[in-house]
Amino acid sequence: MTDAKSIPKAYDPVAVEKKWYGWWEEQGFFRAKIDADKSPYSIVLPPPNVTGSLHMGHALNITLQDLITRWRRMQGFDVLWLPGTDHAGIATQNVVERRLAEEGKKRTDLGREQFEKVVWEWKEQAESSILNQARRLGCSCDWSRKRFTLDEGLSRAVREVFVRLYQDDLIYRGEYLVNWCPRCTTAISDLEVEYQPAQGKLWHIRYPVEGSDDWVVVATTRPETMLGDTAIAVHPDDERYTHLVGGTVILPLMNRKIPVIADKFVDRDFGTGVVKVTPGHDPNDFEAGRRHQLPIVKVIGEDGKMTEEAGTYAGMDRYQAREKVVADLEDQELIEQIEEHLHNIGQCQRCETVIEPLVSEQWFVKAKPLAEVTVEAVKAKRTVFVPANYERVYFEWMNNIHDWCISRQLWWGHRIPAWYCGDCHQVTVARDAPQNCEHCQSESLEQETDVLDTWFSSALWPFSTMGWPDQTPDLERYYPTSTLVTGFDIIFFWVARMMMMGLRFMGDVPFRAVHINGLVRDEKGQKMSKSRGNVIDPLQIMDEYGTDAMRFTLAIMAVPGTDIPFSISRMAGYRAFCNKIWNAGRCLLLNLEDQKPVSKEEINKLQEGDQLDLGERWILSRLQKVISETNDNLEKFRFHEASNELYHFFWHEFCDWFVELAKMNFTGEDPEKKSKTCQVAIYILEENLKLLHPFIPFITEELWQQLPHSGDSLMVAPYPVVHPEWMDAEAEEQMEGFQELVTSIRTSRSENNIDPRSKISVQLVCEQKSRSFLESQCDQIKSLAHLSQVDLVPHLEAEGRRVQGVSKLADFSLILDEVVDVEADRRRLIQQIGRGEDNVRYLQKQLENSDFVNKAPEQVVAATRERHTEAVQQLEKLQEKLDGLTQP
RNA sequence: GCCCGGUUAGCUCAGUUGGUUAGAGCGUCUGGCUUACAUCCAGGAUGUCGGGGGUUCGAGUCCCUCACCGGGCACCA
Repeated sequence: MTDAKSIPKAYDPVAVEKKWYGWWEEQGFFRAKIDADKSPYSIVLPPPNVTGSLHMGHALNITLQDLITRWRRMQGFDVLWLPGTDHAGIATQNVVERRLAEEGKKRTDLGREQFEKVVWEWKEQAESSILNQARRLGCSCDWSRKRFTLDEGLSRAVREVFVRLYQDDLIYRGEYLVNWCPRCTTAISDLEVEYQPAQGKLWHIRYPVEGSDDWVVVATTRPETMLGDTAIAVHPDDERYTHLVGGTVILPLMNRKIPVIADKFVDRDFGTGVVKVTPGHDPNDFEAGRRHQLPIVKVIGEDGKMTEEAGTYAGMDRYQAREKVVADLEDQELIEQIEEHLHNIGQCQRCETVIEPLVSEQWFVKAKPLAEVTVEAVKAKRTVFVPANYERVYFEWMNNIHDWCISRQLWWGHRIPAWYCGDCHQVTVARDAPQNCEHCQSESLEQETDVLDTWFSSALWPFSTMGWPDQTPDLERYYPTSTLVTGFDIIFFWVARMMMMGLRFMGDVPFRAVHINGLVRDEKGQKMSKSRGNVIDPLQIMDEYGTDAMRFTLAIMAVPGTDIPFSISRMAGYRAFCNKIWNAGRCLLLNLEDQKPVSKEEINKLQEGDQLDLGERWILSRLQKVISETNDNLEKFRFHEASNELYHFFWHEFCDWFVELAKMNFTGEDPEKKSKTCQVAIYILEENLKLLHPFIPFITEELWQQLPHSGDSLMVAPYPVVHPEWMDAEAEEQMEGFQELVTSIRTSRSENNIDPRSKISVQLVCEQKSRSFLESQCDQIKSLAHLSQVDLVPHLEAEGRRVQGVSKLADFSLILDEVVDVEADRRRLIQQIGRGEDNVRYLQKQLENSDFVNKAPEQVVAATRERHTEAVQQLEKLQEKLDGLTQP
């Protein structure tokens, strides 16, 4: 036990936070232990990439998961929070390549094997760095189960899934038009292409019609691709061009004869209504080409340069070729017009290079059959989205899903388990390296050099991490997971694919709930970015303000479905909250004498023995409401409401009223009262610490350890539950009256500029029915309103040196030594009367409305009546007071 | 073009099934170092809840419509 007197006045988060994490971990509190007596609760951490360090997005995501897991653990669930990292294919390869470039090296200089070794080295250090940063957040995940998407077990799962999907005809290989990044030199999926608006040009080019002097004008934004045109197309119903359909035009520059086809994909209103068809470099044209059996001419290569097929342009960069093509066309007077044209350009998500659609041999997952079942599952509420509106987004995407290009021409990732036969050239797909070709038994096999899209392995995360394809106890126990907490930006990349794979291979959804957290923005709501210079580093602010303050800020701002405008000044406010908690603890510890743990039974005894003061009954009652709402809000992922309520309860109810009242007994003469109040105070404090622990684990544990607990951790204390027998409507109502009276007296003092230091006396008058209650509270009023004396009188004396006021419970009169300016009083009374009149008028109008009286629910009408009566009484009292003032 | 958010106090935002005359934090103003806390205490001020229409006894909350600001998807020859 710490000596209370030695507790510092200001809370020092850095000193405190260092202490607990290691201890919790050593004690094994983070570790999931399968316990049949408990219900399982599981979460898998969205594995951070091994590319960089912790950012605010991680901080939010991890904080929310930690909050949930700590809460569930305290509630008595058998909790598994499984951590790990993602190899992040392209992203990591790019990072390492950039580092090599700094040394003037390329990956090809090293060779595949050596390069992979270098990436593994990088991975080891990047992983430990980011996971240590996660630890600083207080992240209570089970490190003994940490996984990596490229580790042995997960790689086995990947191969298993690949083979099974291949056998089930859900994976195929073929030549298709894919998005190609010429810088990363790999194919990427549709999702990895990001579109940026760009100002371009629309060139109108004349294509001579064969066998006539006429020409037809084609509009294009990419003239260089014309070299690969294998047709031009018009809309079948477009009468302007009907005569051309079936005919031939001459492709300028190449002097190739190409047909004119009719196809509904042509938009008659765009450009000239005639479109050049380049099946090799445009997705629409590729489809049209298939429909019309057009040949494919590939004029741009995988390095972004023109191919041999481009004739004299071969070897030029694609943009250089564009200029040359335009210049050549102009020379031949084949450019009819050049328009400015705003359009969207697809860029590589990872390197922002403009992607090039080109035809290439790749591996694909047939997505539709996999997607359909997941839509059913979400419709059946086997998985719910929070907030629910993301379900629509999910359906929309799933219902329009395209096949997923899963092969990447990279070195970092899971190498595709397919082998090509050198003899029969067929493919053998297998879990482990085969000895012979399954088609011709040849031994001349070579493995596919492509790796899988990084999302292929993360799609398996919820079950591959638990040991699948083996039937492990973890899998049995913790799958499906309870909740997934993740960002909206990876709903398609990750959530959707986990749903597909989970249902396919586990026969059940991977998670029961998906909680979508928002984006952490800067204070003004702008996206954080290096170029804006508004990036907040969580590590730095944790140093400065404390992890708890940062966590609390994130939690209280985490409104489901909205982004978080993270505010440093707000966080400073929550640091102050932590300090407040600290000092409340300090206050109680300084007053404790005989420290013993306080049980519920002891409080019960006091309660039953009628030994509790009003404030004590009240705080116990309020606590029940707070417990119930906190649990309820957490259940619904309403972190902001839960934290807001705890903040208010702790500061503005527990500290401002209960502790202030408790001080009277602490400093009073009665040792029994003191010890009783201590017990209640400690009990309430501890309940608060428990309630707050999932949000702010460090400071709560620190205070808990200073209280008598024989070394038990708060982390494993049971989360508070409601004791309905302590709900006390009478105490709450009485307390409300008490608070209003105290506040009114304080307001009067303040408005009359009465020095807060001077102790004055006050007279009170109230109705007979409240008299005994008020009598019992005189000392408390005296203390909280800073008075020297409180007298209950039959009538207030009307003399000059008075400041008068009213509250529901009692009217009061401050007795002053000097004559005060009654104008302040008058002003306030007039203001109050004004409000009172509005109030009465409003209520009266409602009650006079027969529709309201007849149609509104009875209790609403009754409540309105009651309020009306009260309002009228209050108004009369105020009026009386004002009259009293005018006639001295 | 389709879809989803948002528009509430000077700022940033809460406000679950419609029911007291709308709340918080920060900021601001007044006054206080009252021995837990100046990272504090007490008190004050501030809103036509984006515009318009509708449903209802009753709308910040439901419906329609318009405007503006975000975001997503599709198209973009």
